[in-house]
Amino acid sequence: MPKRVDHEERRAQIAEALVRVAGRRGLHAVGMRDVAAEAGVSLRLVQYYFQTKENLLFYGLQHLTERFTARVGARLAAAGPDPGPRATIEALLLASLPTDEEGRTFHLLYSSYSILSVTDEALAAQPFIDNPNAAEDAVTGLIARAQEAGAADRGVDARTEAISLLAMTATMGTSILVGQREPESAIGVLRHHLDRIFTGQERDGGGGADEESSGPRGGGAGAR
Amino acid sequence: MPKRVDHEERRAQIAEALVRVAGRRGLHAVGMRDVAAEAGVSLRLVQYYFQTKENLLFYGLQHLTERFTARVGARLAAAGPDPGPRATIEALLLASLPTDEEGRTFHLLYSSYSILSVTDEALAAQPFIDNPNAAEDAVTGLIARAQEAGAADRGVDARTEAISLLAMTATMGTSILVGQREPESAIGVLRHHLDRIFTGQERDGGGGADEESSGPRGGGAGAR
DNA sequence: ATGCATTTGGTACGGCGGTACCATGAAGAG
DNA sequence: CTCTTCATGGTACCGCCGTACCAAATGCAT
Repeated sequence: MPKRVDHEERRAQIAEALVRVAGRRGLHAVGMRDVAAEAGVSLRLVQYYFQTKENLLFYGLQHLTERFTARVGARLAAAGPDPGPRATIEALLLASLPTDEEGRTFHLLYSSYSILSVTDEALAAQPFIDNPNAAEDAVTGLIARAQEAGAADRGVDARTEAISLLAMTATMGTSILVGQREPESAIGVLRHHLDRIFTGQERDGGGGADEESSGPRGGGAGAR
Repeated sequence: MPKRVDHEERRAQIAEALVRVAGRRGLHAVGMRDVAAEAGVSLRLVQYYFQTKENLLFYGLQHLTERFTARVGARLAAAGPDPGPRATIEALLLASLPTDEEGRTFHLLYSSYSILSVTDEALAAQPFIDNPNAAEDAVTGLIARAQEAGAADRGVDARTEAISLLAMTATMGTSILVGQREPESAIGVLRHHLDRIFTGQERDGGGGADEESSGPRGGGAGAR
């Protein structure tokens, strides 16, 4: 036989190509031939490893999730060892914003898959629907822990705030994507709410990050 | 000539069909033949009134906007004559949630168009991008007015809260669409934030708002 | 009535996209 | 060495979709 190949690795490579081309031209516009060309393989190969386009899309979503998880992990690691609840939440939220090319792709494709799943029950049945729930639970737990430690306002409802933070992040991400809002504006809004939820007492030593209290609408009245 | 027909009316009828079928099968899956069948006309007719599919989609978006505006207006009217800022905002937000079939269609299609506009510059150039900005300005103004009247906490930044409310509404709408969240949950979160922003009192609060109330903050004066 | 512009219908064409089929090269097993 | 099995390539088929073309019915002006 020819050089025995690791199928999983091959699939990942092709899925990567799918993510790239879909991030550029949009998920709706991507075809199997595009993916094959982007991956530098023949159309037949894509068929060989994923029998159908549906399978390819499923795998692409799963791959996307893994990559995003890694992205959040990297941001967390960059926030130092054992970051507090606030830093953890902030890392998660900021990693979800399309502030760089990778984030742009993530947000665009996640949103695309979400919208598709509304009218495509095969996609809706995919277990990626649990992901938002997991994030919500995680943030809720982090806020609750901070409350118990006295680092967060005990007067707020942890789950409500978790839902709110994640929801705001998602929509503002789309706003950034369509060019309606600047990333700094979105970050400002999120930090504002984090400041509201978390009382000042917490680590987050001299990172030297600039802080602005509330500066929505980054550029101001500009263009258009 | 054959019975002189009102082109605008015809276009609206066909656009209505587009909205219906797209609301069912998804915007990505709709074809000109589907629209024609749904409208009960021939494919040629759709071509006649909209030369290209692109035109049809543009018109469909515009039509959608008009219908949504009417929906909000109806909700406002149902809220009684001269509703206060909070009732106005609440009507706008709740009208945006997919709590009924009409709302479901609105939210699904708006989201679809938004995502499409990220990778389709022809759509992005369409003036529907101004709509979110208009809503943001409107809500900001309403909050600021309430603040001046003493009906809203002067300690919050009007624009930041407006952005937050609208952003939360949009994402939670999608969550409802995919079956992840119940409408009551979304409404509860929104009401929670409205309660936070709007004090129970109206103008000339005797006891005044408790907690920090920094200096007077003019209407929507953004820092920065 | 004649004619002409408007409205509508049916259908064909070109292209593209997903899937299926056939073929071939490359190793490991015997 | 041969045979089998995996991996890969090329290509053809079928269907759908947007668009274009041909043609007919219709009603107002002359």
